[in-house]
Amino acid sequence: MDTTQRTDQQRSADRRRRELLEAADRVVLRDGPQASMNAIAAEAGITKPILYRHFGDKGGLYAALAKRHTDALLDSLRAALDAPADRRERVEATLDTYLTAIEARPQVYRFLMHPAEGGQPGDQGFDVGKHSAPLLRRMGEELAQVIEERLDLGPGGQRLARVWGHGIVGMMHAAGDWWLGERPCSRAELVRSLADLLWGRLAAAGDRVGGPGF
Amino acid sequence: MDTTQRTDQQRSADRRRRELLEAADRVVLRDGPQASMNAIAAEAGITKPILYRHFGDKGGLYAALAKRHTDALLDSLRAALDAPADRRERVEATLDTYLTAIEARPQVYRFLMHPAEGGQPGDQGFDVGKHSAPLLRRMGEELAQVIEERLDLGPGGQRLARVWGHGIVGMMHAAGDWWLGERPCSRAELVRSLADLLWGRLAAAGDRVGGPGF
DNA sequence: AGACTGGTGTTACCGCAAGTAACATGCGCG
DNA sequence: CGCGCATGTTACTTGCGGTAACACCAGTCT
Repeated sequence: MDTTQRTDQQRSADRRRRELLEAADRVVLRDGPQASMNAIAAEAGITKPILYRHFGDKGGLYAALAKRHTDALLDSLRAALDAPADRRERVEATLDTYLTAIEARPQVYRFLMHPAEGGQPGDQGFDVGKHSAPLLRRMGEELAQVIEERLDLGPGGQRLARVWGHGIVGMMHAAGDWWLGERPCSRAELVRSLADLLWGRLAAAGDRVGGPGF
Repeated sequence: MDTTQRTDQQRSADRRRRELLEAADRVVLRDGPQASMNAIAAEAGITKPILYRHFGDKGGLYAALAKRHTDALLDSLRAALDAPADRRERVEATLDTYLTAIEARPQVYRFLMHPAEGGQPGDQGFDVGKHSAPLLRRMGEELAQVIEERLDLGPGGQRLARVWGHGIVGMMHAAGDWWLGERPCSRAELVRSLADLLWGRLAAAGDRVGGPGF
């Protein structure tokens, strides 16, 4: 009966939601992760309660916002990971894609990685550990799946793939974070160094003169 | 002249400071990173302004608190890294030390890794990127130094060592964070899997049947 | 002794941000 | 027309970081 009506309303609601998210995006891009709800509402040309009606609370808005960027980044990474090239080249392309992304929009990156969620609603502490860095977790799981699908790791390969997925993502993240702050070398060199690490150069390196090696 | 006096005062101030830090420690251990200054002051049996006199602001308190734990953890890691054993054993021991530490006190770990600092003093945004996760940075630099000291990496070895230091620390961190949340395997297995990754098993693994490998 | 200094402690307040009523308004529909 | 119903508002509460302003209690200097 009211199917069309409901659809219309829902459509308009979705449109509003998207507009609000874009406004929030602009504010986050400008102010970083500590953007206030008031600022976002003002940027959207409305007032706070509307935001709360759409997203529940600040965490909801942040989650919706993060999902957009996370999905976009994951798409890029998937593309690099699936390109027709040999393993090493694909690993390097994926690393480069990630680093290029965080380099292009550090504010967004900061928002995704360090949401700085306080959580002072009365007595309820935040769900520690679950909500911390969803992007890292998703990337880790995704990479784990690719590894497990494509590589023959023998018995226990599934668990191994998950460990590696999260480990590699963490390596990429930490190195990228540090690199973004200090810029100690070019992006290409960073990519090559990390790939070398993954390719076992740590184990292959010789000891230095004068003592047992690391 | 007033050397002894100043010393006395300083000593008592230091004692107070330590007491306050211990109280803060207890609160953080109980409430996680979002512990409030009021709660910490109450736990210490005093009121807020004293905390501010001692530590300046919340960031100061957090920094002092983080330094304690960071130093302690780094000492453990250094010990594991310097043990008399071959390279692989030492890497595994270091990984295991880290994982044991975060397993023993996850609240402290959360506090160190995700301080959740907002920074709303007026117009000034937070120093993004510099203050984010000092522990990770310090661990990365430290490991880089060890690598550079002990391994012969040829030309450009210093930059390579720094990249690897931060990358390995990030790998350890992300894998540990994920493992702490999901407990997908034993600690020993995680350690072995990560060491395998560093030892180049990713590059050495064979492709799976039916397509080009990862 | 009495004024001075300096650290310890307090209460009471400001500013700000999250989140929430409670009230207003425009629109389709019987 | 009145009835829902979503959209929007103002005005408020709560809680936190941070800061005066004032009170107390030691030693010190003259």
